[in-house]
Amino acid sequence: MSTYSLEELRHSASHVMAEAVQRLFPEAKFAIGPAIESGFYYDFDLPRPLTPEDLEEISRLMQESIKARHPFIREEVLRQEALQMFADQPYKLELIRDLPPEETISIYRHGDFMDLCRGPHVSNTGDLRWDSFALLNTAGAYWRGDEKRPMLQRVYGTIFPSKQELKDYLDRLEEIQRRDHRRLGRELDLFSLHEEAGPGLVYWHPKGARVRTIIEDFWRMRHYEGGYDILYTPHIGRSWLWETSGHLDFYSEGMYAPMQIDEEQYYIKPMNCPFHIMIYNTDVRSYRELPLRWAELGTVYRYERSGVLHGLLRVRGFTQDDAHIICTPEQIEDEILGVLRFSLRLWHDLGFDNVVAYLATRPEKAVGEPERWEQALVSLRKALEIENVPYEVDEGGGAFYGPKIDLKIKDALGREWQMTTIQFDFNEPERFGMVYTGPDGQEHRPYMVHRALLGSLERFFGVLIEHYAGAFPAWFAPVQALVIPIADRHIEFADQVFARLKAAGLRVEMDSSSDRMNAKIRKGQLAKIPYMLVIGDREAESDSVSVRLRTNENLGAMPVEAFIARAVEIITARENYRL
RNA sequence: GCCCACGUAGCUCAGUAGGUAGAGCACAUUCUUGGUAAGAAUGAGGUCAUGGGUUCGAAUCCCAUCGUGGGCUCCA
Repeated sequence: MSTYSLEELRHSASHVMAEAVQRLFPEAKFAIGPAIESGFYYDFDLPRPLTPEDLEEISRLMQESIKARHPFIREEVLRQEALQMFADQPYKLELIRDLPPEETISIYRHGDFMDLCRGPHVSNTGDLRWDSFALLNTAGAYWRGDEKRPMLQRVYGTIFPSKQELKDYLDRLEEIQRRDHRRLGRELDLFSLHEEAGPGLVYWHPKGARVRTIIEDFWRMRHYEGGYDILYTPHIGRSWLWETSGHLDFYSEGMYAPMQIDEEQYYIKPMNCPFHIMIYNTDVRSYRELPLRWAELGTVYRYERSGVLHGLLRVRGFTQDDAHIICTPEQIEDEILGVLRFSLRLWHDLGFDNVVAYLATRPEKAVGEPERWEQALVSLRKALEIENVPYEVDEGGGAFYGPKIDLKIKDALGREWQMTTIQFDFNEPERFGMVYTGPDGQEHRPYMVHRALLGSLERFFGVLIEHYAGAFPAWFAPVQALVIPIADRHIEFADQVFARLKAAGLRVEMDSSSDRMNAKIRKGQLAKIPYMLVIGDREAESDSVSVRLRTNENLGAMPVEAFIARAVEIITARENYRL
């Protein structure tokens, strides 16, 4: 079999799918049908919504087309001809009209189907394998992604060179479902959301909250070590604050309606920065006290459109691990490098070592002097290069108020999640009149950098759950050890063991129910508790526990003290993979 | 917000000619005291998302609302 790129395979499959749809709905209007990272799709304008049965029928027709081995035939046509050929296809006409005048217009035919297409394609439909594609789902999609334009029906599918590769892909989709944080959040009793109490608002259950407090404590410790101070600020602020910051002008659609207190309008905060600036401005500042690094686990509320809410990953109330670094121009390179290192180390400790960066530069419309932008950009770029972080440049992708680096981390399944952002702000220091006195005795405008490393604790927790599939490293597992007495007569010794583990600082639970040992182990396994400690006659006699790991590994009996020593060592080292 | 689908016990789900709801798991009680992933019996538990409508009668049909899920410029 000849070798085609996935792109060719997928794009060809999308044509074959369109052909099938045309046979099913002769009146269908066709929009676009590109190959994408995970497969392909095609957008159609159809007389009625597609059903799952339609997908089956489309699949069947596609198989027919593949078996018929229709050759793909390329033709180049003049613009006028193209306009005539697609006279009854309004979307195609729009595409043709938007093509630059010098562009060669090509069409591809196979069987009875013809499509405007740049190509390339496989040589005939038989180059696709009938058993290696799958239509996955349908969805609504706006023509050209514009919500003011018609909603089309999109069919997603995928195809691979071989059946096995398709199977691997579908297995991976299943694995993603198994790891879904919403599912694990329920199964492991970590968190919940309540429609009746407000969508997009997270309730942390005892076990989820336990993980959170451990990570927060760790975060605070690291921040103090890293030269940060930690702040607490209010949740609401008078409209003056948001007018001054500019949020009411630029961000009001993300903010909740004001509440009136006395005669004044107050807004719940969508960001922490104005509050930190208020603290900065409580005093005259000298260059001698800079840099200031002020961090806060600040809970903010932002309006997100109902259609985009998704478990912990997209919510309306969340806690940012926010910080603002206020420094002099001379300090920014060191500070940026420091933040980047700090962030990479934090990610490493949490078990994420795969990081890529996106550097966003000055957009057309921007505030702040160009020299400042330049200096900021240089510091960002330099830091990435010193730390050897692979990065892509998003030219003009910065916010109007400053350039930034976003870090995306890859999880255990290789998915990228945008978490960290390190962002200059040339807007708010200006608006709030932030100044410091330099060595020259003059007032200067400091640089201010916003940064959130984990991003939001809610979203981070969602990613964390999926990354570890709920099997958290022992150092932040909500329950580290489960004591399992075999029979009631072992409970007394088990109680002792429980108390000793607890005294050693371990988070331990005991299952003294009347379940059989096997059932207790099963429960421990399902709860993904790192250590299960079985206690029967032999252990009670020898002051030992029989250690079973959640990896199904059975370490056998060891003295209680030996287990404690082992566990404490692994936990205090914050090892992410060894149990 | 928009399109489509969905919303039945804590969870996963069954319940199509519309005739006053069912399973498994979980939970409770009792029996069982068992060596590395489910011992057994009994029991409790639902105004079938909410509000309207059609009907003698609605979980089942229609409408609205709320919520959930898959998506919504990887450009011929």
